[in-house]
Amino acid sequence: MRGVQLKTVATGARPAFADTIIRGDCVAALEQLPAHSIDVVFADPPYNLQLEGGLTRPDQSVVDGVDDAWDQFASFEAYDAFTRAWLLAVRRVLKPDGTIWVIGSYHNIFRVGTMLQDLGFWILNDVVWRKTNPMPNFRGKRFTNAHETMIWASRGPKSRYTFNYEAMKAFNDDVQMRSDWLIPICTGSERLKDEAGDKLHPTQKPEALLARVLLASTEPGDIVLDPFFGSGTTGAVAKRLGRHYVGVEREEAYIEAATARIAAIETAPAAALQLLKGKKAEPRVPFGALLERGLVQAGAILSAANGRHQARVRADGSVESGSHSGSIHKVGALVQGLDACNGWTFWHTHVDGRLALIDTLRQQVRDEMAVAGG
Amino acid sequence: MRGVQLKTVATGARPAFADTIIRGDCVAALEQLPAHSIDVVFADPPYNLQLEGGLTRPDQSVVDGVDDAWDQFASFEAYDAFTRAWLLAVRRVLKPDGTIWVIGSYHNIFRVGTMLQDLGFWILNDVVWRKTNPMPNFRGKRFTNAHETMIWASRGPKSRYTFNYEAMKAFNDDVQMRSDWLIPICTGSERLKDEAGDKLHPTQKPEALLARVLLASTEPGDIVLDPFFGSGTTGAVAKRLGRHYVGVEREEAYIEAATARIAAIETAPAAALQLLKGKKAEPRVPFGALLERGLVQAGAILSAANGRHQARVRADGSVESGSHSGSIHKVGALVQGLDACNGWTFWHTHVDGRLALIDTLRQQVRDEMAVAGG
DNA sequence: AACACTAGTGAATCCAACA
DNA sequence: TTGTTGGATTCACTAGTGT
Repeated sequence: MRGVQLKTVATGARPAFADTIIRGDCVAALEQLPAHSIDVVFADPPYNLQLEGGLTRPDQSVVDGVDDAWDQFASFEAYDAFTRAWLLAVRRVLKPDGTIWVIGSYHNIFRVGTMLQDLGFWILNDVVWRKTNPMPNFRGKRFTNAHETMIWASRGPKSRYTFNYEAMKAFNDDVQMRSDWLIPICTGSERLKDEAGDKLHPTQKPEALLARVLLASTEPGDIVLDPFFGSGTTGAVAKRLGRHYVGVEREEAYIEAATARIAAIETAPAAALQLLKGKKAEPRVPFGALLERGLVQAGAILSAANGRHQARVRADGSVESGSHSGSIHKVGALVQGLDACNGWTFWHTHVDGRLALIDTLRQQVRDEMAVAGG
Repeated sequence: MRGVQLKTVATGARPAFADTIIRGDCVAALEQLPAHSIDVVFADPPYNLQLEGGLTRPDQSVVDGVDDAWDQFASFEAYDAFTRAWLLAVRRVLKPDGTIWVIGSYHNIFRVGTMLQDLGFWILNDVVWRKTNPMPNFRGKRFTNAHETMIWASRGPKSRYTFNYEAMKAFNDDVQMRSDWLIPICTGSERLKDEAGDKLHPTQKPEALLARVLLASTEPGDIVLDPFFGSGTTGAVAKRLGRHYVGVEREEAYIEAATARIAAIETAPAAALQLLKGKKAEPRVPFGALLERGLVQAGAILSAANGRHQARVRADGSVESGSHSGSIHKVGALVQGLDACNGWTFWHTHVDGRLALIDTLRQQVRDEMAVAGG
């Protein structure tokens, strides 16, 4: 099901709203999109910072806090109502197997997380963005606020969501990617500036953060929605990685800047966008195929690595061991007294007097199939 | 079995309930305490894990999940009611300038944080406990759940709470203590065992975690309340650091074990507290971090020193060379026909027309990361 | 004594394709 | 929709045993 949609998108038949920025209020704008049309949502909503009075550094210079009108809410109730409204709007356009990311700080993320759960989303992970270079706590009254939190959730408990496990593992030097990511904040040339040379947007996110998000949870050709598009980091990274984006943004100045920013981005070559896939993505080879190709003979004896278990291959591709019979997996489980067993990585054949794992024979078949397939 | 007797700490009069464990339900037990009598609360409430079915490791061994009755709630509403009740009970006994710590995971921490805000608490920080040795994700479906979250809050926005800024800074090699703490889980001899040699309590917290909490937010002689006392880590660390504790616990077995545990603790001389400093290991830098920082581009060609092998970098941090693909290490091994290869000291990039070992790029990143503590 | 090897385990919301 | 089955999937650390 998913693969069909993916191919459609990849061949150019993508919806008209792909790679556009919709100007307007988040909820109203999302009503223009068809239901179940979005693969992944990345949302960076207002944090509802409650700053009272100005903050100064030890040298009395003024800290440029986030005090924009869009970040002001009268109460927690007002913020909850706002959160509920945009999450419901997003939920409508999200595909059943889609996922959503929301980033926030302790000011708002707990309310967002609660609302996500209340609306039926199923939290998959909370991911901590650890900043290499956070703003210090100038007054020495708290711990340096050195991280932000992202919640990653599927639309519901049974969703079959996309997670590029092998790619993340390779990215992380062959150990599983953890839920804490160390990434610098957005500074220097990456940070968009206005005419006066000041930062254009108060909370521009680093492209590295979005890149990891999209590499983990999308495939090339997927459509990513950002309902608080701002300076367009989501769109820029989506384009660079060969994904499509849809942005919603209220302020014209941000839309203009984001449009110019994204126009300057080049999509990486297709070869570089190939995602590392695990064994699950490889074609299934039944054990019987090994018999058909003569790699295993009917009547041959399979052995466990420790020599404790043996089984005889039957002509139909099943095996038997004592009173047990069935697939290589079933018999492997039975002789060990386990609930399950991967027969491919349990049984060995005798080749030239030595034991060889039958999984290596399967790989031979797969290699032959790859050649035949082109 | 109402409590334990401890030596009087030389800070003057202390209430009768100091250094005792109250048996019973959290809310009912707290009614026995006078209002505004507690300096700091540390709470490790049930996480409301919603586990369905069993989970096995790749070797088919069974994962011992938390399925205790105290962690079962009928719904989010039931969990919220529970949370509200114990937070209100705790709020009554907390001093006006006191603070509260609550630890949790993504299953419950968002609901706890929302309730804290709704009841008038003022969040000071959310602190991430990064585990050095978390349980892996056995099925490869999510990111390794490698952290838990603590919320630190004062009783209200105007509280004049205790934060030992200088002590934390000294603890952290003279840079401000950040909101992400790297601490191992509780294992080995620190982990309490039952008669059968199995873990006594399913969720015993490490003493190092509590030590940092108490050193940051209490003064010697303060009274620390733990409404879910369990195996008594809070009491043990409080005693060792010269603080007083009050515990509430329902299960007699835990009370007995905690009592014995605390009795064996000796309060440390102040000078010894410096020993809590931990050494920082050299941070591990995955290959993907070089892409994130733009030191290597997707599509770039890596070469072996002898020029015999080349590989193309993909956006997800994997590389491909002919029919081989995977991490820099795996592909390095495959192209050489070896079992293993250190990709860092094998592959080179082209920088200004010359070959540069990618290991030197790693060192650049490491230098940037040093401040963030790995 | 030092090292090698095996076995065990930790707050976990952990499968997918097919009949 | 439900049940069956093929077969994919782990990191850091401790403790114990054997050489």
